[in-house]
Amino acid sequence: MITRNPSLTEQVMANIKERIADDGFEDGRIPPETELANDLGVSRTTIRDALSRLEHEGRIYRRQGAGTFVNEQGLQIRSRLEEIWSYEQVLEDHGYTPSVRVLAETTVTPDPETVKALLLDDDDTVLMLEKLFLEDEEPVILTINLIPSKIFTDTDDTEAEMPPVYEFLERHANRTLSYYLSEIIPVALDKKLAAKLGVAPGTLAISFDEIGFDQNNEPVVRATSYFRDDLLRFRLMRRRAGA
Amino acid sequence: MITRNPSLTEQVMANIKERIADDGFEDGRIPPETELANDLGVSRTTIRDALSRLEHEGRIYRRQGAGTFVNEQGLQIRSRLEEIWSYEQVLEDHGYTPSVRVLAETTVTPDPETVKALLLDDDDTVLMLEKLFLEDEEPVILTINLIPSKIFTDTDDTEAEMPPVYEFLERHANRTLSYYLSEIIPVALDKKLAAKLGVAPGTLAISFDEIGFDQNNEPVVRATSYFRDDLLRFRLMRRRAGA
DNA sequence: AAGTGGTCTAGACCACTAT
DNA sequence: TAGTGGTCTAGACCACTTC
Repeated sequence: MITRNPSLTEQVMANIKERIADDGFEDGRIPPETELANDLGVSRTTIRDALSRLEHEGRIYRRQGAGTFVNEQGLQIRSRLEEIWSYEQVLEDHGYTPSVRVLAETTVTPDPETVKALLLDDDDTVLMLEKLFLEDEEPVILTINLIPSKIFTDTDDTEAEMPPVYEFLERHANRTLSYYLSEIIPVALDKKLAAKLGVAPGTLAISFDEIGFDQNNEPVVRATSYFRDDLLRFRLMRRRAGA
Repeated sequence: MITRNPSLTEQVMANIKERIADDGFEDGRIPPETELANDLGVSRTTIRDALSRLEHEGRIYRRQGAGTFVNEQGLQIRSRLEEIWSYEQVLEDHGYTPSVRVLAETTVTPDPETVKALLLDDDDTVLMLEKLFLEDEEPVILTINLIPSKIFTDTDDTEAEMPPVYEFLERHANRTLSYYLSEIIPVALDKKLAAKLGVAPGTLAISFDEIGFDQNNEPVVRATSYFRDDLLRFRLMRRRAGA
């Protein structure tokens, strides 16, 4: 039941992205907003919507009075940390062709911290989903997801392919993942984790501890993830707040 | 030469933020957009602008057809990683009253990586600015800034107080810092760094390696920063791209 | 002075939620 | 079915850059 004819704004974004990729703008200069509006047959407001979002994505920059330009610097970023939505996608952005291996899929009793984070009752259980993302048999990312058992709408959850968590939640719990609150933690991998990620114990890594919220702002998943620092570096764009 | 009468959108944002802080919305429900527009005497477009930005900041969330609500979860975040602009502010957000100590302020020959990052010529030098941010004599953040000597417009750069880098650049180089491209790296602090941060050698920390760009999208500063993981944790909000 | 992006308005219509 | 947020339009005026 996907209802999704792309909005005009999204079509404009796609159009401009293409022209950027094809190097279709002379000197990296993007035409004036009024010209784009005329050419594409939409209002200037719609054009500005699209440009604002492209600017926020780091693909262009604008200077009042001067013009709008392609941001060559921003194009360097492959995965913008704050816009990651699936690790498969992250690996693809890095030029990999990822595979996923499910290491565990069992129902367990949650630890106190998870109980608190997911607003569980004392006798609630959670589904633990441990997944390893690999590139050509080389482990890159390890994630452990904890999802309250009680939110599942079907009991038959055996799937041949394991989809990304947000898709899993839509299919089996009828929840739409809206955003994650994430904490970034530096760790030295212990024996077990190091073995799973195929590195020496004590290797440094970035770890995420995060909680995912659904469309009603209710916590639906707690995730812990570990990343091979030698294979995957996160980048982000820091801006002035409110800009 | 600050020209800054707050826009209507910003005034609306401030107004709603206040009412959120004062718990002035019953059941966390924010009035309909048309009502806000009437009450505040601005167009609905302006209201929507303000609400969009508040939503992006994680302070509210919206559900089509249902309404707009205060996001209690988002209020928990003290410093949103992607919106950090000065470390003084970060520490203040954490309830600290920070002080800054300048450890070094000298002109040096840059390493090859910095030359490349800042698009320097072979004989260019950079100003190295090493600063320590403390809370009550306890070191929390160490930053090393490298700024091309050639961009300074004045030679007299002795100041009693050391301002944040973006202010320093505005004053002495007439450049407006627009954004940083940052890379997040896990590190074990070596002897020297550990000593400066007042922890044991080998202590784990998050490190940023970043390049700051000005209003013309030219690189103007390279910064390396280290954070006491036991005193300061970075959080961020991850969303679906384009949302 | 001309041209660009930045802000704001007033209004139309659509998609979705609640009841 | 009424009410909410989501998208889009056409146009006005302002702030800034460029020449």
